[in-house]
Amino acid sequence: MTEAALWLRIDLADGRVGPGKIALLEAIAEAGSISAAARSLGMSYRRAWELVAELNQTFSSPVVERITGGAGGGGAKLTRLGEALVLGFRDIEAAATRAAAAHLRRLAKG
Amino acid sequence: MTEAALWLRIDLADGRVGPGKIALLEAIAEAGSISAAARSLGMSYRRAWELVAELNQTFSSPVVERITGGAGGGGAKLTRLGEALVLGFRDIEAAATRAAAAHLRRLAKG
DNA sequence: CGGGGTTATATCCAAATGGGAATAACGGAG
DNA sequence: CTCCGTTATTCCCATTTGGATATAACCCCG
Repeated sequence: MTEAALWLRIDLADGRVGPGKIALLEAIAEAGSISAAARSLGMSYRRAWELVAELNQTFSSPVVERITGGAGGGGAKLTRLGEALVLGFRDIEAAATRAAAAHLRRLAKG
Repeated sequence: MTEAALWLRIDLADGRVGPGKIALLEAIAEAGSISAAARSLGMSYRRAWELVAELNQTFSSPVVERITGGAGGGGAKLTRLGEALVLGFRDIEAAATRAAAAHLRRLAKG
């Protein structure tokens, strides 16, 4: 109880974005493919692919660009919107956590 | 997309508290029983009862006090800790939302 | 033109989720 | 002592969720 953390997700018009999808986006950015990102997160490719599909349909334009076939078989990377989403989410998370810190401590003591 | 809302839950040592459980607590406070609260939320009694059980085990002391049998068959009401939890959560929610508002708008535009 | 690793997609299935219903226990009120 | 509506608890079962697996399609490269 000493440590209480904030867990937040953002409610868009259609779709929600939370820590899970953001972590997946970050993993994709680092790994360069959906499948490698899924492996690194211990997640099935199927699940990761579904999450990416959801994400891409949540926004007016895709957040992940997929390339099928080619050099290394293909890959995936974040669009500029995708990168902005990750940064924006982390910003919001930080601001919210900072603002709630004092309240959280009070709650944890109660 | 024009409006993005924050959806947050608090991660305690064992258990999470989010909008659902808080709404249930508020409904219990107003209705005076778990079953009436469940009905008012369109939730099964079984589910409501489980959520209350989870909540009571999440904290060092109960947040809901149950009375079985008696006057109107029994009932339930929030303990002082329960009331503090509801108020605290709403405080945190408000503070986090306020702090994130500007960031949210920026994200929604992107 | 075949190899390789990825995206894309369908299928099967086990586990988790949660509703619905049934039942017991409870205890103040009449 | 009976009635009543609630808490408490247990089944059964439909739905959802998501892993595992299998394939196809893709396309650059050697």
